[in-house]
Amino acid sequence: MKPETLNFFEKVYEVAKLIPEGRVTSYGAIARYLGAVRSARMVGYAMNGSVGKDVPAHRVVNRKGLLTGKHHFEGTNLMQQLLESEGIEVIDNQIQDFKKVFWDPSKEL
DNA sequence: CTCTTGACTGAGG
DNA sequence: GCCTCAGCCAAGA
Repeated sequence: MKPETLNFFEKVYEVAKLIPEGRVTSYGAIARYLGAVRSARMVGYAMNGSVGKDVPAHRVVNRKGLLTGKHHFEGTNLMQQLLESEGIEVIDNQIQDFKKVFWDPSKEL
């Protein structure tokens, strides 16, 4: 595929798929890694097509560690269930010990 | 081409 | 530390 094919969306998917299990990251972190700090919203927007792309969107939350995107999942607690399955403690849409499980691609990668 | 919307973030009170 | 306002960027109508 040509470079142009690697759109913002595609890059987001690639990074998202690199998120280690039991870890989470923020839209801003991914955006910054892609060199688009001001496009954090686009990251989430891109996740709309994450379904069917093998992208663990449930590991991507906003900077507060809040599951803001859970409404885009099927159930109301599916996202939380997935995270807890990976050893991430989530209470009321809020990731516990967010700083500990936070994974910054621009630093870890 | 213009306007609206959005899974965000940072700054200010 | 919480709430509110404004900015930025891309896609869809």
